[in-house]
Amino acid sequence: MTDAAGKFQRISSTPAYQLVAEAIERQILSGRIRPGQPIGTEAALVKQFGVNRSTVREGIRLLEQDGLIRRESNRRLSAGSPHYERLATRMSRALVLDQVTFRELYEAAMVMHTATAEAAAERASPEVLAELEANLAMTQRVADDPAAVTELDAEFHTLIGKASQNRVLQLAREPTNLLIYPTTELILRNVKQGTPRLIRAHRMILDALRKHDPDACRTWVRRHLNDWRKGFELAGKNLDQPIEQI
Amino acid sequence: MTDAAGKFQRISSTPAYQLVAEAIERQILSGRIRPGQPIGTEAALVKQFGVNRSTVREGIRLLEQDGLIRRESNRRLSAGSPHYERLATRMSRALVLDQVTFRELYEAAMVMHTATAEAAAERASPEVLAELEANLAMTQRVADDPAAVTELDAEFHTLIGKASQNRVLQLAREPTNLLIYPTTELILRNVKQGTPRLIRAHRMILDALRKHDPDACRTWVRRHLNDWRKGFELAGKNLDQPIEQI
DNA sequence: ATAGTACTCTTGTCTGACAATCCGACCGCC
DNA sequence: GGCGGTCGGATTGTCAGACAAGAGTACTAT
Repeated sequence: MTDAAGKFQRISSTPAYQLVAEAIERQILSGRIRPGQPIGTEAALVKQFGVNRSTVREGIRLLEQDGLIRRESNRRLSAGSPHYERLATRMSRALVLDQVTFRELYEAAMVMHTATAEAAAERASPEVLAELEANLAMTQRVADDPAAVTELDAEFHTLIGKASQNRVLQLAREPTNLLIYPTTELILRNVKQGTPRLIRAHRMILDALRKHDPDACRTWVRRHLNDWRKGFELAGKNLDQPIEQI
Repeated sequence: MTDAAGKFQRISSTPAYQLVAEAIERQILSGRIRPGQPIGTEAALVKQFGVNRSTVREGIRLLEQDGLIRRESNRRLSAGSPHYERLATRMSRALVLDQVTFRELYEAAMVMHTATAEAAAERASPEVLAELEANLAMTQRVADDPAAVTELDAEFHTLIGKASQNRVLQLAREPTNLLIYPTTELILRNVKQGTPRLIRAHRMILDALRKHDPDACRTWVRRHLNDWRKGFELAGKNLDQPIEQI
């Protein structure tokens, strides 16, 4: 690096298909094209950009994967706002590939879930509370089916995220939700007390939300997650091993 | 929906380029192709999948955007594990499109940054501490250049994430980092005390990390973020307005 | 008014081609 | 032997053009 000639910028010519993608992306992000609004047909884009259709198509594929562009039922292209679920699956995929351990997941979940629950205690709307109540009732009804309980558990926590009315927290939390999900079923199958304790925790959390009591909410979410961790250990797993493929 | 015949699954033939992408994706996610390992040439993929090169290329574009496939300098394709930065930009983009407010961002940042800092206080390695020290020294040196200070501020917080040794928290936090970034410069330009207060906060946080004192760490991160919010209001902005395009 | 039909538009896929560039091999020179 | 220069093959980026399947649309016959 002492070389006086070592100060050139890395040379890189961007391929045309990327330029096409970036151009469309700018239009959408800047709001000139609103979500749901149709993008022109491929032929139209060919004319506008002055490149071949193959090139346009490759550019479109890039955006399609981001969810910035959607195909309507008619297969016509339209702008679409990328929503959390899509991103969450990719985030959790990245975490799995990175061989994140359960301990990291547990620590992060503890932080974000308690914070979300506290926020929810302050702001939960009657509608969300009703949804949570329905979820809990359903959970009690299918208590002897671990798979069903697991799914409802995940929904319960997503509903708390909704109740918090903080979308940043929701998005940050969603991948942990997805990663916790598969282990919950394992635990419920192997740990006898699992389901009743889960239902009791949900009950207490919901009560605390109703009373707008952040402290109680926090306490029970902590217990709920501690149960999850203990159940995980009881099932014979090691906290420091990487989480597996979902 | 009372129609007895309404129980069929939605028919949907997946385009070939998606099938190609999924096939390659499975290979990578299952670990049969390790990150860094080269994918075959386009011609080879054409032979393997029995489709046209255009189709293969469209499939490749899908994965390229995910970071599952990278182009080496030679332009040859190789598997690559998607890393956080790429995801973080997309997450923050989604939040912007969703017109998330500053209040949501602030609340979420407060939760995640304090938690990360606490974890970092417990686990910060000498190497990261040295990096933080270097960052701080550089910040003092360029104190009269808001743009440079802003960039170093973002790096400082990313380094704390690294020090926490919790990759789940890191990923969850990164988008808020990206969104805070552009407003920081605005604040530093408009609020005279901004830079000295920022440097002082970084100094105190770093000291607390060195002493492995989570409480002090938490306190100073809180103050730092409070400064950010106040500066934001002093700059004449409203906390309940949606964050803007980055 | 409704069912059926023909026409057009659009996408998904294919064929074939060419320029630019990168890589490796080869060659001549010191 | 080491070095720089040249050549050919391999690979990607881009293009032109084509066709089938499917969706939408307008028109017609009943």
